[in-house]
Amino acid sequence: MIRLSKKVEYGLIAIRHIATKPAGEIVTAKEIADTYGIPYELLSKVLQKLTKSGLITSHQGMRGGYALARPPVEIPVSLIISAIEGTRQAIVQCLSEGPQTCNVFTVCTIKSPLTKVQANIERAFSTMNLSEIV
Amino acid sequence: MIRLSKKVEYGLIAIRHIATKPAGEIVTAKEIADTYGIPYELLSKVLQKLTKSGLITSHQGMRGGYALARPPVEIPVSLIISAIEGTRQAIVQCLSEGPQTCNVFTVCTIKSPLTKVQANIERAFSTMNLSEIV
DNA sequence: CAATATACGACCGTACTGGTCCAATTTCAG
DNA sequence: CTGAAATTGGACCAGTACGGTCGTATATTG
Ligand code: SF4
Ligand code: SF4
Repeated sequence: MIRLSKKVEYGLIAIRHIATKPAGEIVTAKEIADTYGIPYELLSKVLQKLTKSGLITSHQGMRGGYALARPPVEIPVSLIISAIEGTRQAIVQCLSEGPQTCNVFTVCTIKSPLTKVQANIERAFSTMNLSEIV
Repeated sequence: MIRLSKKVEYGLIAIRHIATKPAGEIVTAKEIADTYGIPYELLSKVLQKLTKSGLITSHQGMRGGYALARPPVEIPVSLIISAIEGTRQAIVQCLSEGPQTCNVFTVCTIKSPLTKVQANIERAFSTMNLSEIV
């Protein structure tokens, strides 16, 4: 029902790993993949998404890799999730793809309570930052 | 990422619909399907699951249908969800299918914080009962 | 130049999802 | 008793999301 994707989990593990290093230290995707036994190619994609959304910085070429773009306290888990996840960021369709996409919307009687649940979950993820999970 | 299945939504809509009727009144699957424009056959499956888990009672034959098995206050949303959803009831694999099913488990550094999040969500769903969404 | 690293897009098999179809069975109304 | 109305249960199907892989381009550094 309500499951984080593996990509998000890998992203969390990876960015946490980077956060444990001294600030500014560059760590390579291969190192993370080897440390946790997660597929290198898949992890790369995830790290690229995190880079695109500005949570980490990337450095190409030899001696390259990734580093945090900001201090861990300024990186809420919610940002990590939304950076990796495409659509499907909400508990129900109408809240992420828009009301028009659900053809039951006008008569739906549960969207209002579910919206509150959604707000609850969002708050949980946005108040939890990276420094709390290292 | 974190999305309720349509079956769960239909189940919530349906059981809420039943709950709005006078206690003990029998309502047919067709009526619910027509009212909300959700596919009849799919809704039937959902209602059957709810019946199997004892949340509603079914009555076969002509003038048959479904009715609540207990007062709305005694039906937490969490039960509705777990009745309909098979596996995948947790935010991460290791919490629903067991630790062995994830081959990163032993080195995973995020399972502990995520377990707390899971507990949070579970509490949200189990403290919300049917009477609160009618 | 060569080695090492990210960047990016295409691709693939499996599983889940939402939905449909069909046959069986129970129950009641006439 | 018969037939309509309803649940029950299974098989089935198309679309898509998911986890993962591959190949190639590009940048950086020694
Ligand atoms: S409108 Fe109701 S059924 Fe449609 S997506 Fe929102 S909550 Fe789900
Ligand atoms: S062990 Fe870590 S990676 Fe594996 S399912 Fe649990 S949280 Fe996700």
